Amino acid sequence: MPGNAHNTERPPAGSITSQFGRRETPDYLTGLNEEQRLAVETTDGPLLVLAGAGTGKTRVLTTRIAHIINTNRAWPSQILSVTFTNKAAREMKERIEKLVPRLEAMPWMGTFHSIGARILRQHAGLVGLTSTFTILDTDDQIRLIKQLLEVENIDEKRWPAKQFAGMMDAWKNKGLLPKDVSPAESGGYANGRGAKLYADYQARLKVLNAADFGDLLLECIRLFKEHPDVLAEFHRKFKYMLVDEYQDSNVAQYLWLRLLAQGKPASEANICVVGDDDQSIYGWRGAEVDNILRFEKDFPGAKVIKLERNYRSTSNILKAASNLIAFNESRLGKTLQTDVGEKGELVSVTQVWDSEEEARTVGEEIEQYQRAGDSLNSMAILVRASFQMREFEERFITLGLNYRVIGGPRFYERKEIRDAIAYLRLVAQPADDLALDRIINTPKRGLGDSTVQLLHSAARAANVPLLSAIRMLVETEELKPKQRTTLLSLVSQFDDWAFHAQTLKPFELVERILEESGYTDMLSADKSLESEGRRENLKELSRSMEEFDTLGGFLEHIALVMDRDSTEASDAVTIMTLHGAKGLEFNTVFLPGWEEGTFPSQRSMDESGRAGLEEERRLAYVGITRGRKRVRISAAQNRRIHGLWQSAIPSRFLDELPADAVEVTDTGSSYGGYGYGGGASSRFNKADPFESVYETPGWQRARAQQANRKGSGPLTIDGDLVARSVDLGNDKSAFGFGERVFHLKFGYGAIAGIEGNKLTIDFEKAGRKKVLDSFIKKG
DNA sequence: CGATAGGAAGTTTTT
DNA sequence: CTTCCTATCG
Repeated sequence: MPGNAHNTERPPAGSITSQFGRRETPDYLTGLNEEQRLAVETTDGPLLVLAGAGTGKTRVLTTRIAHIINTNRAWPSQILSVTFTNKAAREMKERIEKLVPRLEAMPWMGTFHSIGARILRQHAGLVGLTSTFTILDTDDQIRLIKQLLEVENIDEKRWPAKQFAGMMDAWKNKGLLPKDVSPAESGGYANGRGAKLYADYQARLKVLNAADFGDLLLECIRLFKEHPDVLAEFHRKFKYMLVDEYQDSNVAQYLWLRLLAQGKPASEANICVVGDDDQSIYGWRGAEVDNILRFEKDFPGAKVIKLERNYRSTSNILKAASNLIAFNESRLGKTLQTDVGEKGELVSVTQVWDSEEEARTVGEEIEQYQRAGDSLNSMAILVRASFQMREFEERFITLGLNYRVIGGPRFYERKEIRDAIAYLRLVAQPADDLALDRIINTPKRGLGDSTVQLLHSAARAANVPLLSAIRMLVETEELKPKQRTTLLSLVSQFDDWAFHAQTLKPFELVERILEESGYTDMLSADKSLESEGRRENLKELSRSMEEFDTLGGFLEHIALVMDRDSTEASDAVTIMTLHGAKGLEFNTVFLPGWEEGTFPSQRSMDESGRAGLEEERRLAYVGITRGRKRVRISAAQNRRIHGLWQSAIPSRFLDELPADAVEVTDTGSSYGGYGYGGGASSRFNKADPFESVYETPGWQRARAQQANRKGSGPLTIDGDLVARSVDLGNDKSAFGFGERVFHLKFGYGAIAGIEGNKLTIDFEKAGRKKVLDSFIKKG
């Protein structure tokens, strides 16, 4: 857990936590403001809490649970509390332990998926699984789909498995079983065979005794619908239900919740949902903000409480965030008010030349703040997409600056870890063909494609799992002697491990397996640089397994709790995505990469248009509101995408920040029509001869110019502003439009645009680039 | 059957 | 610029 999770909500100024206060008011209630307290004490009946960023949402939820327990309204085990991330669930548990003096048991707390898995394992038999079913990750899913495509003779090139996985995911998020998928929806894939493939896939999962992520909810819904007695059991069990981050729930989750809440008339259901429509950032994953809007309809008489008092950020930060989010049309409308007395620093916006300079600047500022006494833990860099992280990492390594990456390449997704886990999965659940596929020839055992094909067809013919098929085949003469011997010993190894799994602790088992399977030897024999790290990772795996007593428990953990709780106590800057940052806060927040295409992300806008853009804007809002004292935004003028240099247009979100809460700086290495005023100037450039022109912030002018340049070859001039700055540049340049030139790195090209000493050139090989004229020779 | 080289393709966010 | 996959050779 990041070290900054302190003091998320502070009591409102002026509140008294006095021991002389009214006796009957428990301590845990006195620190709350009026609305928070109302939200805690309105325990019965449906309740919708609209909580803005930093308004004490988590605090309300945890206090509410504590209140329900402390006032004996329900036993802990009769409370169901659903969160969106494992991190949030963990944090809640910790807080509740503090709030409830003698806690007999924990409420049911976890993500939709982990609770779904828990319910499914209890009643696995009713949905065609056994209680030890495997939870498949995306990687397994893709493998499985590829196998199905092969059987169906569908060209994977033409119809990528990944694409189908995405479609199925969307169906499952909508709560659709194969029979519910309309031809219109499935027709787009493999000439209308989508729905059939989906059905095949589901059938195959049952054979493998496996469920994918979507199934954890979907199969749960099916269970509830087909077995009312089971559902009734849960109705009796759960007296109170709470849902965090409700704006991120999708249709399947909504259906799941509604089924569980149906134990009582809707107007009496003790269900409390907390959410913020402005922080809905998972639309791409099927989240429906409408769920929030629909709540009052579904639960008539629901009370609605708005939390609008922000205890986190200074008023300048809040003003910037509010101004930005106001550009969104579809929102419920809340106004955050600061409870932090001071205006604080202005939100800074900096233009830099490229992402390298961006990383350098951020690095310098971090060191500067650190010298001034700030801890690294109090600072974070929040990026739109993970590819942006690398530049910062590299820079921080050279600086020797401590950093931690959250949500980067996941530990459990590393090859060697997945291999080890595949062995464990197979021991726990012998029908797990995907796991066997993975490790049957890892380490190399001389079992190649042809052998594996043979095994597969035998398994399919007999409709049994691979491992069973192998057991059958080794009794016959169908295999070559060598393979037969190998398989025979492999099977007996697995029998042996399965036997020992009953007595050994999971971490002892994995060490034994790695040793006996030859995996360790394989890594030792590998002299490459990575093998050392791989061995380290495997050691860490076994270390992390020490706390688990059962193999099943461990496998459940890695399938559902993908985040590794890095208990690094050290002081380090956090680098993470904006999505990962939701729910967190930092004194200082850096928001790099505010360029069109990067943020807002081009893909988002292409795929979802307006709605996509609004979601991006909410993401920006989430980013800004993470900052308590200081928010520093930057935009690079050039960015390398797929290895190609592209000039970037500053993000439209910059235009949406209020001028009086923002300070614009320039690192001095930006060139072009507006940069000659020099150095770190503030928003408006005094030395400028065209004062009126420069009443506009730099990025707006840059945007105008670049939008212009996009058109046809040389600059087309259609505005005063652009014309002037172009002319200025043109006068000075030693080059002319269309002139053939040579660049050391990019080769030959023709001049397509000139601004001062910065040239836009269409290179024959490298495409359009912006370069400095000092690097250019006349061709 | 396995290793290696070369080419192609794809890079948002995550339970 | 990466990673993944395929095709080819030993």
